[in-house]
Amino acid sequence: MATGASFFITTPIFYVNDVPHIGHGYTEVAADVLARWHRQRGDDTFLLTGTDEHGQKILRTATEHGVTPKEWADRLVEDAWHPLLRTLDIANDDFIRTTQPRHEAGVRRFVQDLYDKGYIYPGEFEGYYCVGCEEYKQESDLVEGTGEFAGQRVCAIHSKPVELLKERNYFFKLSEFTQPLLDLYERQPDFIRPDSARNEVVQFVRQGLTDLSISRSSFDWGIKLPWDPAHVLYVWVDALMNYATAVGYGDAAAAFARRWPPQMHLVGKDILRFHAVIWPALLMAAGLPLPEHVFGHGWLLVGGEKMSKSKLTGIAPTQITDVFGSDAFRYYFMRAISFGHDGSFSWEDIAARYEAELANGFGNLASRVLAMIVKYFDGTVPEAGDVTPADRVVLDLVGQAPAAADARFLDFDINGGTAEIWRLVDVLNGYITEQEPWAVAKTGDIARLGTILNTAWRGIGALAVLLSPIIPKACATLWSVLGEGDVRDVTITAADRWTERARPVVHTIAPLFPRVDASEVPATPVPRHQA
RNA sequence: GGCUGGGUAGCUCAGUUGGUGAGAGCGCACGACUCAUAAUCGUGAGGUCGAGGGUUCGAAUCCCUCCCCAGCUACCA
Repeated sequence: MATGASFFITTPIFYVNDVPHIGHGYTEVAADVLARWHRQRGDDTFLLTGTDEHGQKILRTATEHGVTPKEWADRLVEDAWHPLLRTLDIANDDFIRTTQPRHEAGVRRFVQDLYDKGYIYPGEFEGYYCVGCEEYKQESDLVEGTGEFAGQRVCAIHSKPVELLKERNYFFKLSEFTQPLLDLYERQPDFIRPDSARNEVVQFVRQGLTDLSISRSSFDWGIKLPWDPAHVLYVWVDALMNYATAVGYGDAAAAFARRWPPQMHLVGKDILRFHAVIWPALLMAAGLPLPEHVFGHGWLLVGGEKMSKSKLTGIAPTQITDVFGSDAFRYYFMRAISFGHDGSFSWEDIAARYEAELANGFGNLASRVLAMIVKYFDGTVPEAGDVTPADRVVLDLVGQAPAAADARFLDFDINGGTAEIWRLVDVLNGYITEQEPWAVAKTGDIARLGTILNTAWRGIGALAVLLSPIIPKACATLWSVLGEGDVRDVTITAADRWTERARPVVHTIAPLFPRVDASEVPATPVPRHQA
């Protein structure tokens, strides 16, 4: 495999200080499903994720814990972020850390290049600095002071006056890219997806961009500027560069040429601006090809509001996988949320879909088909005889589903593609109930019975292939009784021809999605202020 | 305040460029069946498509005004 077109997809790198929640998990799963789909259709696929480890906040928390920032990051990567990927069955091809030499070297080369080309210049950064917070504040972070500070602008957190400080910084000429970016959005309307995200960005850029301060000299936990080691690079520029350094920017020309540019940067809409404005501007300045798409997905809503730790609605991925398993996590968020829109999460909803769709729908379908082949044919898959119109409907759907789903996934329509495949689950359950193979068995019409079960068997095999990117564990289990080898090696766009790898004899298996006791399902948290 | 998106059956949501009596899943009621994880299949009840105007032969779908909800309003990520 891997002889087809390049499909390089990225997720944001995790800020190591964060605590993993289902929002991180959602992004990773979506990227992983798309990557697995492309990989299984033969594309030269590369899924990248990693961690963002520089910056003042990490330096500060590391110091508070009495360790070096690198030790702090090492600990979090091992304890939090690698486990997140394992928990959700993410098959990433690489995991880059911004503290790795390959990254730091590439970043230095990149900024030196921009400096040499005249896109970076020294300037004065002026801002309101809060001594308590030890950082600069935006106008919007300030409030009117009260009491002894009445009439002054004070920090919203410390309620003390801020100081107007000037710092000598290096700036990137972002302002020069206002028009080139608008041209880009115009020329390539699907550069930013979905349209709602694009509208946000276009409106923002139309107001005009100001140059971006890209260095700091007040702390040193970051990548030093090659021409002025007193400054470290602004963490966002540092972080964005991971997409390039991970695939060999400035170091491995052949590898870089193979992967670059990315087909898709998948990000949450909170960081869309960095990816759809600053990042393409940096790439334009460097003369590098731009990514094909930046996709801003929606929020996970709990109780009607963006999930939030401070409102006590934050949920850890393991809370869900401990109860329902990783496949259910993956399926639920891919199926229930219109990709690109915000989506509501509730325990009641995931429990209902788990039972109705995974357990009663797909899992039970596999059970009943295998059970009947075992019961009526001792497990030997029967040949199909004369095909009736009812059989034809099923067989046609099996034949059409791969292309129909493929079209959706190529358009990043994950929930649409999943729904397309799921039609087969529903049709097969209906087909079996209507054909009543158990009644046919009593009549002694073995030929007809064989045709029915052969048809159903073709269907569940196709499902094992098609659903593999979404629910890999269950599909691997099902495939182990149906076919030879690894299901991921069956070309997904030819899933209807899976029978070329079929095993002649099947056996029954434990339920793919065993029922979950309602008492194990937690109550959905309510946003704090609503409680 | 400005910007973006949303307000459609009890719940979660679809509804292409306006056109047969407004849809799906879940939930609920009734019925069929027994291969299967007490699973499956069928039928049915249920909606002033946020409010009010307007354009049109005809609008959930276009225009205007308003109400409500969420998010964003850049150098912490």
